[in-house]
Amino acid sequence: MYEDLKYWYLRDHKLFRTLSFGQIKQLCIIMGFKKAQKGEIIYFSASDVPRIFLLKKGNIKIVAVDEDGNETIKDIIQKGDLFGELTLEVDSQANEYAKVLSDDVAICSFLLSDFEDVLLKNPSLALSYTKFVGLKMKRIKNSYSNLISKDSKTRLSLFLKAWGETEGIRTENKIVIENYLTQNDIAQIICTSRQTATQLLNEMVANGIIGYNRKEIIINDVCSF
Amino acid sequence: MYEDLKYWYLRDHKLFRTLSFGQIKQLCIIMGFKKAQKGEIIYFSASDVPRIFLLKKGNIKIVAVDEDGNETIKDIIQKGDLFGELTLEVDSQANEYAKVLSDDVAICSFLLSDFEDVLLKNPSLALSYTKFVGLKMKRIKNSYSNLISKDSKTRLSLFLKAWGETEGIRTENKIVIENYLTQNDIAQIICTSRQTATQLLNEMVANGIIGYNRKEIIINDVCSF
DNA sequence: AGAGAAATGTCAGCTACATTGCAGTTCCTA
DNA sequence: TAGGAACTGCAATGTAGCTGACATTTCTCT
Repeated sequence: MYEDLKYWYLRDHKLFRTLSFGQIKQLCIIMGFKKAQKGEIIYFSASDVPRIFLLKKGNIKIVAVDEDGNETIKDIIQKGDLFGELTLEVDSQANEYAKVLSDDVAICSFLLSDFEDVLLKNPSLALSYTKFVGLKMKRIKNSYSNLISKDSKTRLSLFLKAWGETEGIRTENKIVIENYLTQNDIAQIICTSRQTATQLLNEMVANGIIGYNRKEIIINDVCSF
Repeated sequence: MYEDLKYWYLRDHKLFRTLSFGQIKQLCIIMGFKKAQKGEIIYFSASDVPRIFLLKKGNIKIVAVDEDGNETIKDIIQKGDLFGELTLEVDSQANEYAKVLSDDVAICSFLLSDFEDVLLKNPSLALSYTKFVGLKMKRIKNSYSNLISKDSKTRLSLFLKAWGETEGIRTENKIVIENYLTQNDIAQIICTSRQTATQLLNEMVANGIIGYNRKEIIINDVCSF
């Protein structure tokens, strides 16, 4: 792939916008590229060398497998998000992989060690990156406290609202979301059983709050949400 | 207070160990100092200028108040821990304060803006700091997944185990922990009601797994824990 | 087109835990 | 050293949401 294209892939990301042309060049040299199809599984933890990934196109979910073999969704990664060893520290215990949700995805990556070098040479990038990790932490803390204090119905509403804000397309008073998640996925994200999620979704449809099918979710009244 | 003493307060912390004498000097100049007694409340979010704090002595809990006035424990800070605007970003919504748990505490602090300057001049510190924030994030993620998958009994066990490991004094096959938390505090930390926590603790005492009173908690059999 | 695999819908029964309410203890402080 | 506040202990009752079992619909792949 052309250096120029790589350049723009990084340049797009707000994290790297502070960098000069030369600095981005440096990152580009160490950047890898990959495409994958729906359903494909990308192993990244403990697989080979630690990397940081940038999702250029599509959606993936990060799934963790515990000792009993149960799968839990850790994160949903959208276009433009970073994932992988974001903490700059490998943890050997974490048994995680990424599964492609959308039809096809494009992923860039660089080695953790290379990225560290760049950070050392660019203190302002290092600072932005720290804030970026901090932001991630705040998001996690937030969903954590939702989990404690809100019931499953509220959690579903909050999730749909957040999803609509990041990815939904707004028309008039409605938000249309491309639905690449199954009800089981949604259930795992809001930490409830599949059955409960199904029930709550149907309830919301019956109440006219949302429209739902396998392709898209429509939030009807944005204001009341 | 003497510059020398300040120097050692920072020098003790592993985060700052990579810094040269001169660099630590720089941080010392901007460092404030404070003492407080049991029960005292230290406001830090939204109070005045954003700061980062270092707890030198004692224990505090970070408490958040939501819109309904309910208090929830966000974190327990132990000697040597950092707290405050760790993400280097002020969030105005967060309504948090710190309450002193131990008899007395000593707290150092520096302004967020000053700390950013130091980070910009010391890329390797910036890198360590990012890893430090990342570690915090991992801990949060971990308790998050405990909350989902484990029942309250297991959560209590895990909490006591972790507490014993960080602060307990090991003698023979037992671990003695200085108990500065009420049952209500413990309940909030493991996200359950006070009654359930009481019940579980008494159950564990009855089974001989732990010894419990208001002053100390003793974990009897380290191995089986 | 048709079989098999996912995904979705529905229901009864159960369980862990919250809630409420009160009584007994320990601690603080005036 | 008494009296109130905070903490701890116990029991009865209520319920959100999980489990499991099954039917139905929709997708996917020869």
